[in-house]
Amino acid sequence: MSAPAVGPRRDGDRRLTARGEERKRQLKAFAVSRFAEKGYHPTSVAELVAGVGVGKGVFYWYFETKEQLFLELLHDAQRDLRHARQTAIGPACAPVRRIELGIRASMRWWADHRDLVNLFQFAATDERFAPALRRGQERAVAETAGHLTEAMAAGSVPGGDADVLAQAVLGATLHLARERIHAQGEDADEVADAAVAFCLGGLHHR
Amino acid sequence: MSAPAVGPRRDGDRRLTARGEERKRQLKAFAVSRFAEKGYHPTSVAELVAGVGVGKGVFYWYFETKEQLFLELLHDAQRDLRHARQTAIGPACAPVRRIELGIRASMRWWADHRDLVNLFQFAATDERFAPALRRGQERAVAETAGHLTEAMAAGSVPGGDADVLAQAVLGATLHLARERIHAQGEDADEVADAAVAFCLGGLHHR
Amino acid sequence: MSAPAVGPRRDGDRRLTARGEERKRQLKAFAVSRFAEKGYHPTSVAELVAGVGVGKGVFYWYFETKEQLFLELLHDAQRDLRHARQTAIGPACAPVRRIELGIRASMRWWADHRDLVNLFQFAATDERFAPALRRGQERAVAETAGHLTEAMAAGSVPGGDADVLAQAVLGATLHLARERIHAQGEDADEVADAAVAFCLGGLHHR
Amino acid sequence: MSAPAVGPRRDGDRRLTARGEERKRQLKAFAVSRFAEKGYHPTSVAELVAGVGVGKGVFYWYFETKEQLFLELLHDAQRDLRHARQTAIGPACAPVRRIELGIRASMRWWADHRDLVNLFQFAATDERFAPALRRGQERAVAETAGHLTEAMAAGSVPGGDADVLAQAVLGATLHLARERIHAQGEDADEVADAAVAFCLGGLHHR
DNA sequence: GATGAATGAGTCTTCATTCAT
DNA sequence: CATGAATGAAGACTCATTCAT
Repeated sequence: MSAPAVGPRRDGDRRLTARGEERKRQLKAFAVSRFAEKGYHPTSVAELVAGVGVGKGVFYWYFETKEQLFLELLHDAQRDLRHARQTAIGPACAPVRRIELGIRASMRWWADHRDLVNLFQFAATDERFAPALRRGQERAVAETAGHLTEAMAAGSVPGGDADVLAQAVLGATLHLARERIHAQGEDADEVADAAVAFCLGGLHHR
Repeated sequence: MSAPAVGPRRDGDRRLTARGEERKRQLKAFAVSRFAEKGYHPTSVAELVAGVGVGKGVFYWYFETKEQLFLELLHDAQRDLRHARQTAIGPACAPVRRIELGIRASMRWWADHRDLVNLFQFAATDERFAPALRRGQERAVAETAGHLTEAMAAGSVPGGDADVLAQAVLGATLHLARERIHAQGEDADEVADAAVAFCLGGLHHR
Repeated sequence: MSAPAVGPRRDGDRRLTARGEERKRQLKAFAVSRFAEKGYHPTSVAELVAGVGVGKGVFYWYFETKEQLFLELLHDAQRDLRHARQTAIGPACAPVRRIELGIRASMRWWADHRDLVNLFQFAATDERFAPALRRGQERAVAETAGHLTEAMAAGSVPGGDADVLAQAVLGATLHLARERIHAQGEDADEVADAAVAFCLGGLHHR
Repeated sequence: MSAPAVGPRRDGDRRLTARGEERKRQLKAFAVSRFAEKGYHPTSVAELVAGVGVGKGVFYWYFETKEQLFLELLHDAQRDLRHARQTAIGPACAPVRRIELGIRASMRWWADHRDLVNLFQFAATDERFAPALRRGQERAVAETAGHLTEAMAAGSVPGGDADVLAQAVLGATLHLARERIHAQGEDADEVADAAVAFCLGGLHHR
């Protein structure tokens, strides 16, 4: 009754040869840049394969659909951002310091991955991608909220709804990254300083 | 010198009959809900006219293209938001108070116009609409920055880059509206309280 | 959640103008001949619209999909055949005579609608169309079986499973139509005579 | 004069190793079931090799094209059916008895090879396969017609067009196999009894 | 022998837009 | 003003077939 899947993407991730792995990476990288520049819908699969210089079939060898490719891009990006943040925060230290490090790491990542930030923004507007995006964001918020809760318990910041505050921090920081770094071309570290000052101020004095 | 105009599109706003105005309003309202729900690209003109129960010709009588319709929606929304904010702030008073009133008014408007917020978000990701969106946002930021500058001059908040701070405020507030009001269904006024507390904290103590 | 249908095929059958009705008829007629000649799958929608000299969109104005077109063709043909048979049998008379008239009418229809017979044959081999075909065939068999049951009750033919016998009659007759009339080009009436003789013999003497 | 052959396709039947034979048998068996279930066109080569768990190259090692595979399937089936019929009829005996044995043997084979019957039916609708199918069917009809001619000469059945009658027998029997055995799941022997009774009745009394 | 990767023409379908009536 | 019909370029996706490794 159900057509047996065919092609390399049978189970979770078909084993690909080195050449295959490379092709897939090429396609993804090009797709990210195109999606960011022209948008998801206006970018056709034909354009993607042409940009990489391969036949149309190649795309469907590596990805089930254009939609799946986008989801994969989304997941990869979220994993990478999470990793960057966690690496930056490193071993335990004061919770407020961890929040600061998180803000700075995120800002740096966003500065370095302007295209992916654009992808996130689009994903938020499409009912097919919004859930995946939200899940990733919830994780990020939960992490920050965790640090905040610790800080509140330790008395270093006044009590409050940790989740709401974490989201305020995320919103302020991401918006600054987009508007000041991407759009205005300002220096990432300076913007990060301002973001940290603003957010920590907001957290400490309410 | 001028031959009698033909067709309604062409100049800014052809004079429309009352019935015409109503039709146009219907189309716009329906388009907003569809664009918000399914996205701009996945929503077809055919769907819009079917939803309003008119023929395709009607659409092209009132709008030059689907793109123009979206731009018109965008402008209307920005004008309306601006108006809501200005009305709420009203006559002169302390600059920090004006900022607070602006935050509350924006939050209320965003809470009441979930669909339009979605439109804004999409507009940011499409190269054809991003410029228009940006212009509107710059105006909003400039207003807040103006109040901030006044506040700094008056010494009620420490000095700093008013533009960056205004954008941090906008980012935090808008993000909270989306995540706490739209997504979580929280009470707009409570979220507004939290946003105001966070932002004023961020502005005062750095 | 469900995209609102668009275009003319909303409910059962959109009201079409005379011109529209004519276009649809053209497309169907051409499709029947192509499907019969080349088969359903090897015939592309592009070929159909080119054959009628219209743009590709026209096809989808009148039919939801290629599959729906085929089903419509199937239903039309079955209705037409049923009508031809019922007209030929006319008012009540001896049940065996009615069976004979049914055989002759079917044979005549099949002789005149070679393409449609081909469609039926293909429909039987595709899981999407077989059910529809079967339903129509069951009706035809049930009619003949009804006459047969009457004949058995009246003692004009020996008893037996009326359904099986009706199907034997259908099978023999249809096969003869295909092989002798369509393939060999024999005269329809002569083949009908042979079919009637064979079938009535088979029904009377067991 | 002849250079050493390269590749296995080319002449009728390259000699295959035991493993090769087995592989080919597997592919054919799987193809039969798929073609029968989903149809020839909707079944892709990719699906076939995936189902057998081999790479695509294997398919083209054993078969020139998908079309050739189908033809091979068709020929095999026709040969097998012919063989079954001839074996069942066995040594000379009364011609009418031979016809009966032929009907029973065919019915049994059809009952046991539902998938292949489906293949036959599809083959009839495709211009590329119909000729091959027809040739096989003509042989079967000719055999039955031969017995019939003998019977007519011996006076055991009234004279008539032996070919037409043989085809009526084939049509009735095959149709019963499909409708009563395959579709309704009736017992093959019972259906065979009914078919024999009907057909012999039809042959004897006209 | 066998495989995974590649090809690219071809398939069905959609959709913004136009226009005769 | 309004409609239904038409257009045709463009889109996502498929698939028989080939071939380097």
